[in-house]
Amino acid sequence: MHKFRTHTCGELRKENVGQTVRLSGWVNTIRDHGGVLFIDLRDHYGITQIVISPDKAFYKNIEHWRVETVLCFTGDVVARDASAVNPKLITGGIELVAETMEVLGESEVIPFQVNKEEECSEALRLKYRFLDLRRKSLHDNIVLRSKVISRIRQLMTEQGFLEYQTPILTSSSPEGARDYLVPSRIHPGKFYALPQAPQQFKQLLMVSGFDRYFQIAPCFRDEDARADRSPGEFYQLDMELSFATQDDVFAVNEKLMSTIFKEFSTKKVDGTPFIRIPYREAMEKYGSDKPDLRNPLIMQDASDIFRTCGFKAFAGVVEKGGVVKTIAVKGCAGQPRKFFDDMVAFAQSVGAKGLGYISWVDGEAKGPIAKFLSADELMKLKSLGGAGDGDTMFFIADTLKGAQSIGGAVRTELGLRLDLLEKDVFRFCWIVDFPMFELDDEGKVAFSHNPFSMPQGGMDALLTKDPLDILAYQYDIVCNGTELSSGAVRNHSPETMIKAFEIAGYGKEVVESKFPALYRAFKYGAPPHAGIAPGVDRMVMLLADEPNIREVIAFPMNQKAEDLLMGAPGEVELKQLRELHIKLNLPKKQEKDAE
RNA sequence: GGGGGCGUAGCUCAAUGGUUAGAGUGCCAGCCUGUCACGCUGGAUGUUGCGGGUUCGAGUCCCGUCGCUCCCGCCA
Repeated sequence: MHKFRTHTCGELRKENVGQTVRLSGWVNTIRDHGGVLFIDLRDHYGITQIVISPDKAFYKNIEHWRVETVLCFTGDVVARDASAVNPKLITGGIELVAETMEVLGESEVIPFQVNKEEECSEALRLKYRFLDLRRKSLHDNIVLRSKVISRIRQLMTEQGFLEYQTPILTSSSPEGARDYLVPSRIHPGKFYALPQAPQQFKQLLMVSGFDRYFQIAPCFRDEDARADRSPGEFYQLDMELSFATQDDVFAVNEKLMSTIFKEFSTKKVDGTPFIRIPYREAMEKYGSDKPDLRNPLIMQDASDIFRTCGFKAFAGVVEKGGVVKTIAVKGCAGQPRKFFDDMVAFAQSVGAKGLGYISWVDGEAKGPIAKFLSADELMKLKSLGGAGDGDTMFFIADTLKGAQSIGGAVRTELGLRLDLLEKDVFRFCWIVDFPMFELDDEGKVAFSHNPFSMPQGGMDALLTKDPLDILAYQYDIVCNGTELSSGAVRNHSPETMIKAFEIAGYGKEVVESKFPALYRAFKYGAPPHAGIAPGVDRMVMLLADEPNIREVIAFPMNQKAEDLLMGAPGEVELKQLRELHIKLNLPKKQEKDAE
């Protein structure tokens, strides 16, 4: 007989009755009836009830019968009486009558309960992550993640992709997020950087002739956390295709996303191809480049109606080049006054000076700004928003950028508060035609996204068009308001690359010095190529229906990028620092603390 | 770096500025042969995050600070 087990705790059935078996696992629950002791023994696979008679010799081998102690039982499988069958357990038709027991790993009293999903502070959960990971929901999430990744590899391979590894210790990249740096022992004063993404390597693989690349790639960015952004590291399904157009990338990813989301969820999934929304349209209609299409509300432009109206606050904004955006909401007029006050307060909290609204009740326009508008203006608004009795239109007057961002936030908030979001569905869309350049804070032309993207129209567009009018073959895939991925058709021509950088204010020497590998490679025969990199953690988060990305990561860091289980980041020996030629120059406050 | 929320027993939470800070759960002891979140009886929990202040009196009000979290900035 195997030293630890002949079966798992999720395996035994009626057919096994009469067999002598051995099970090992954690004590999930204990029910002590004096004359008989029931233990639910749990492992990765399930739960099996163990029946223990106190007159057995092993009964005294353990001082405390505690949950989460690891035990090994040997005994006979017995059928339960019909009245004692537990339909909640897959093994509920049988039980194991223990003859012998071995204690494999005793547990102290645990800081929070494993066998129930009671909430507890995340700091405690992270410190005892190994206990948290035993709990069903988190355990299931990690299993789901494994299965999703496995299926992704299969689907990618089926579509002709090969998986390649790229370096973890590489050079710092000049664009993008802050890098994690690793000091070099051999080269005093020099540093490696952990890759923010294998971007340049995957492009180099295309230049190397590998045609279709993918990798479940760790990415490291030293940026602050969000609910959907784990600090430190995260995983991308990184992919790149040679001799491919934007449509080729879309086809691969639509197949992938629809398959994965259908297979690992019971929710409805959009059919392919997914709808495509130009960036400018997304900003106009949804006020966001990652719109949640489950939300039926859209923004419209009412600037022309307010331009000459009697409501000076709005007319003034339009006069100065601003806009008035409106969101029409069906059946909202019946909401109590507090609802509207709360919405105004919300709009102000996201930077609005105010939030106007008009409700139509019994054919009459009501609300704080209605009295400033003529019958004709009201009629035009009503027709614009398709509003009728019982409906409300909200108005935001601001600069174009301001109105879009505030309107986007108001749209989302209205959707949530009024429970307007379509249920049990994954709504996908592509956001396409991102601008190649935009004005930065100082009013200078800068790359708006990836400097390696191919401008639509190529060199010709760079030479002849206003930079701010040039679009890029740059795209995002968005699901339920979550940005899953960003990608682009790459600029693989050294001349076009130099021209693009020139427009952004960088000379040829910048391209040569900052991106030496790509620049050199592109001079020796580069294939046109395109790619994308969906976030694996976010995909699993959506599939697991979790609001927080840490619920799908086995060992996440907290918001301050600390690993409370391992104690990272931590101090190191002075000797290590000396070897790395590093002298600490700590902030004053910390020096005091150290003394 | 900034803003919001939270911080009371191991855990989840309660407690008009007013008696000895409670409940559930967990823990400890006892009882119980069919439970499956077993049940019953009893018991121990505490620097109310920390430091000041106001007050006759502070878990409660004020100031500061620390911790966690959500958001803004940031995330090619």
